[in-house]
Amino acid sequence: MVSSNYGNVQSVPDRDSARPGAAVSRPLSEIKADLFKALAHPARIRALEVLSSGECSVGELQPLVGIELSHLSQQLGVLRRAGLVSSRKEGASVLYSIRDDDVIELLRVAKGLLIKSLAETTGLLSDLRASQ
Amino acid sequence: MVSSNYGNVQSVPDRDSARPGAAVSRPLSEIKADLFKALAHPARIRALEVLSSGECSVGELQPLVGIELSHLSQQLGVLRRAGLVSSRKEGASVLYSIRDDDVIELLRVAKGLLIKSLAETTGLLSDLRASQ
DNA sequence: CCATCACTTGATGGTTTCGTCAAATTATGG
DNA sequence: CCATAATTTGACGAAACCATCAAGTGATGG
Repeated sequence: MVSSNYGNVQSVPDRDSARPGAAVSRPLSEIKADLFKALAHPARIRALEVLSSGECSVGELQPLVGIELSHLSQQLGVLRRAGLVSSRKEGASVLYSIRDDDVIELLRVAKGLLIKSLAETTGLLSDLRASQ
Repeated sequence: MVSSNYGNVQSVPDRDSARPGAAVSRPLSEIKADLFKALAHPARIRALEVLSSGECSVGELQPLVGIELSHLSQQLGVLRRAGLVSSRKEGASVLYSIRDDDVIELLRVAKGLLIKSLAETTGLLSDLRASQ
């Protein structure tokens, strides 16, 4: 890529420009895209869904999310850098939690959209109601 | 990767498994992730934002989204395959439109989350208060 | 027909993300 | 201290994604 300067504003050379709240002058569309990018992985979605019912350590998360531990840690890092979760230490373990309930709301809206969409294209409303 | 079978359900060998409504037995977390993946690009976000104020041809979209035409066409393809937009032909041109208003709602919630997040991390609550 | 406009598709390097493994870090218990 | 448990970090090949260019398709007008 030579120079795809997304948006109108010229950007200051700034590090850490993936965190929301980092760069001030970055096109909003790019910041939004980064948010969605952070959500664009099944394991991260599952982690958030587990966390949406409360704080949880990495070790507790692991069997529920179903990926290897170090991989999980990395994915949690992605979520943390994106500002979606925060972590605190308690003894030897690290507890993760959702940072803002709007994240849960976002997942809820997404699910609604998906369910509507699935219902339209295939005819399996019943399946959806049955599964969750 | 040898066999990361995301989720619990074993999947039937099915083509077209990226479209919502395509595969029946695919873990919901993966389907959600695909939705977010489709949103995870600034140009696609901008395209959706333009389209949220009404149907639009590729040619009209191009200057507003600000990427090369063939690239735009490809990105619109991504949105279409994800079920977020639909397209119809009118004469020589192709008109795209948002498929479901929930998509707009999703963007709205995302924006709210981001604004809150930006306000927290950088200290510009004052800015926000100042601007109205 | 043929040229042209409006897109789409295909091919192709460059970059980013994924998933695995090994090694490093930071408490806790004996 | 030393062992062990709980996470994180680093390195690396494989896969996916991005952005550009060239070529292809399909309707419209002359």
